[in-house]
Amino acid sequence: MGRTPAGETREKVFAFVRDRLLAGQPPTVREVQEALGFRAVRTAQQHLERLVEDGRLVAGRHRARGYRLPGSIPGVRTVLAPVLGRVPAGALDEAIEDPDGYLPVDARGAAAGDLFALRVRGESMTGAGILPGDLVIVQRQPTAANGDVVVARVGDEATVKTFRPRGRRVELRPENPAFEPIVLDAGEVAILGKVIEVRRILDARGVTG
Amino acid sequence: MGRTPAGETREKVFAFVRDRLLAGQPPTVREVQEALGFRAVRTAQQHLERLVEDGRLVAGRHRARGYRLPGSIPGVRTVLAPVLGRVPAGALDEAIEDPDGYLPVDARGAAAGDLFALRVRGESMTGAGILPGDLVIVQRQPTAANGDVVVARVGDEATVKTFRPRGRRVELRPENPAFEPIVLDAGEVAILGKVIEVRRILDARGVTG
DNA sequence: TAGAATAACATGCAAATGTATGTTATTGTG
DNA sequence: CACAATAACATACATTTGCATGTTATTCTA
Repeated sequence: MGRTPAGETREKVFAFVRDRLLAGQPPTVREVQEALGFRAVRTAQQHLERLVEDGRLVAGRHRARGYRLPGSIPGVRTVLAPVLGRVPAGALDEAIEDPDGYLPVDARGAAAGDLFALRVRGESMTGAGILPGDLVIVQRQPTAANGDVVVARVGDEATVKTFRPRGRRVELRPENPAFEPIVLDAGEVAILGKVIEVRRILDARGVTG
Repeated sequence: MGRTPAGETREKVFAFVRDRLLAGQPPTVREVQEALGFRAVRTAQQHLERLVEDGRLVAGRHRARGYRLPGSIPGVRTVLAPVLGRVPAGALDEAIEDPDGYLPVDARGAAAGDLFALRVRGESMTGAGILPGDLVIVQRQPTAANGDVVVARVGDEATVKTFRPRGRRVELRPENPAFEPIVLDAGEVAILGKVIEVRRILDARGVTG
């Protein structure tokens, strides 16, 4: 029975499990066994037990594919936010079902279904460092606070602007002097959500999907 | 046996499964049953079968927690990139051991250890939409191509600039007319990596307004 | 170097979980 | 209205999968 140096194999086990968990595909003990080339289930099992002891994994007892990353360690709870190609007139949920891809996002308390992403078109927000082609990650909510960058639907189109309430009316303000603010009755504007993050992918890696 | 209007329940089933999948926690058939309040496993099972028929879900046969969203998800390979508070004179690896936090990144072929993140200081890259406080995600590599945005170490300090080779010398060009390009001998500059993504976190999450 | 800890092996059992069989009531449609 | 489709129920069965028992060899350490 071969034996590798102390701790070396366990790192590989952890890396494998972590990658699978981050990809949303929790592995079984036997999948760990196979991936690492163990001939006994027990070996994989023991490594997993140790990782739990060390606090690097959390086990759900008797639960199929029950290993999790402990929320406390990196403080990161990753969810996949769907990238919407367009925002249709109807309900958002329809667009979410047929996304262009997904982005890993640190949810930080937001429910998985509450997040989506959009690709920015136009230069109306360049003053806020939001360029054409950038991806905005949006938390769905029907209202917003003064100064929030929001995604709003005006008529048939979704637009990214700064939200400024003006009494009974609403100002959607571009952050670019070349563009004019949009002022509408509150009833004419539907707030789809608040932009919580902006991303720009420089490399030719694009959006997974 | 109550019966709900056609298709109504199935939407709820789908929403539940989708949210669980996006959160990285695939549900079992019985978890779907319980969540929707069905008294029979078969009911949840049938809804899932229909969703697969409709192409809205993909099933892994006889696989525990085997339902997936079609297509895109398996392609996403998320890794956690450490956020480095500072870039020390020595090896990067030491700083990576003690990060300020982690960011979920779609690796897209990059090995997990090849990625790290840095918080941008200064306004030298605002012309490229990289603002102070932004996070840059960096792929470690010792060289770069003309025009790449790189993280380079000059003396004791790490800096984000556009990379311009100038024969035997190297120009590190800020994207802001208020700053002067840095031109150095190639030996005086160490390329730490290439910026593949820029992120800006706008808001404390989970709280409306 | 002896003893403890570690890594790995082989195998079996029980709980979790996907899947199938059969039935009843409601809804929608020609 | 008759009939097909749909939604839901009850239950049984087979596979997957977590977990346990017992053993051997290698590495680490006092």
